[in-house]
Amino acid sequence: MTSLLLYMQVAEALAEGIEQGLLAPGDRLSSERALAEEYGVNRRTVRQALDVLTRRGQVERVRGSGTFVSQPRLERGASEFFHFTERLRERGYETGAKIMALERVVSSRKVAEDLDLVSGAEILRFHRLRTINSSPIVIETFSVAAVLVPGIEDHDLSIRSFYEVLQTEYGIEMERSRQSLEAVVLSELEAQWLQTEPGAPGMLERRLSFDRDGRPVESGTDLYRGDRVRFNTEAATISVAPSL
Amino acid sequence: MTSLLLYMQVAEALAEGIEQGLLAPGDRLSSERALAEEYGVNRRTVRQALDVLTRRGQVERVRGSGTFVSQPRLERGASEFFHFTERLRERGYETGAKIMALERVVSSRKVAEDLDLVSGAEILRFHRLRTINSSPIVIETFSVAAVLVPGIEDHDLSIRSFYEVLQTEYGIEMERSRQSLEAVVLSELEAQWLQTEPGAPGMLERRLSFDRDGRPVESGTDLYRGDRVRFNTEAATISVAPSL
DNA sequence: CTCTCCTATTGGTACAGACCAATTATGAAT
DNA sequence: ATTCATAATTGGTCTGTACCAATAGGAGAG
Repeated sequence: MTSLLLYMQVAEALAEGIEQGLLAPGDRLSSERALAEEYGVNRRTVRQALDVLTRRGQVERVRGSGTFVSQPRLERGASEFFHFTERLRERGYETGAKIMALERVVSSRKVAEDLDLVSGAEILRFHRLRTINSSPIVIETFSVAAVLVPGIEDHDLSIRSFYEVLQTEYGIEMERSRQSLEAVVLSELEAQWLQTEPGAPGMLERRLSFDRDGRPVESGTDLYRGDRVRFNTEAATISVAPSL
Repeated sequence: MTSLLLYMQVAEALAEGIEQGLLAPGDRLSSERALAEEYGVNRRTVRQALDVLTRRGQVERVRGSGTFVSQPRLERGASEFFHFTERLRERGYETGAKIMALERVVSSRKVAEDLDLVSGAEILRFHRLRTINSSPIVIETFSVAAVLVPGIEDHDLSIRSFYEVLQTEYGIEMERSRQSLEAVVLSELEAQWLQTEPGAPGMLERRLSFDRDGRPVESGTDLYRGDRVRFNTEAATISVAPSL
């Protein structure tokens, strides 16, 4: 059904071109000014149409360069938590990681609660940016009590898994993780790190991870570009009961 | 860190007012025109700020009425698939459902493949809108081969669970479901049904459900207002291996 | 007290211009 | 062929106006 709204008509016309393969991933669209002329509408109207496509993850805009058709989404099992980047590497993607920040802070009440720490305990919090084929895809944050990991700064967490370091260097074997997943919009700084725009969609996964003894050891988040990743899960039912 | 962008400054100022409790869920913000005057900026700039807050799920705009602080998000286990609305009812929410459409169509290649049907098989596809406290929250779509469910139109699926009907009326006991989860933006029609705006964030869950014999029986989607629902999951690890 | 109609207010669409910031292309000099 | 500076092109921000569509409020009539 054709929209009555001009900007949606433009958006759908462009989307159709992409979906029909007239434009392939990586191709550049005509400029905003050219599209405005081509469709006989205002540049603002074109920008609004492109806003929609951008949020759908169908196109990406680069200031000074242009608007490009997006690469297909990556897929991640919702519980495929510890080995996501390995799986991608196995599939031929080039993965990278960069430690953006390392903070040593006094734990907030929330984190102390989560990690079963005394109030005021010292926390190490890492921020790591992961890339796929040189494109930033996820900002990882992980926090751990400093007393558990003396000297961890000396290990290169841009090339080693945090959990592997916990295991081999500190004898801490992670076993379970509890997560939540929600759609969010990226802040300005997050958007900058992920090379997208403020307000772009993100998928925020919060997690609390436990070792073999059931002790909470790590609290953290993964913030994905929402237009780049799709999550999968498989659930088993126990019984079917009336729901309404 | 304060943004340099005017519209982000306005957005953050408003967000702070909400987060500090100066405005409670359900409260109405000043009008766009009043905010423009108050902050000394253009109305367009205020609208851009409110765009950000709307996509974050912090506010909701109603044409002709105003802009309101949103209610807190509902939470749903990622695998809490069959009993979500029951859980909400148990927690005191008033839930509702409305059949928006029932289509009898020839199956597409994709659906035929998914459901293990011969090409051209007849499919029944239901569209149901679920509400929480009278607010639309999710658009459910479920498809099933017509031959499996003769006369199903006579059952009121706005008050009965689809799976319960399958079980009690047709002896089909659902047991497993495979799902994917992704951030999307709502189309115009979807936004209309969910009483939000085109381009608003959505969480799209696609699923394929199997009966006890492992036969695919139902294919469908749940499209949530992305600003209203957070998903939870808990995953168990098997081993920790180097990831990079 | 209720209903209807009209006006005002609200958010939404579309247009238009000016300017900024980032990137790319081009031409000249070496 | 390379490098550097400048101009052009690109998307992004901010302003402003006009009008549309939906809702709310108020006044008057019954």
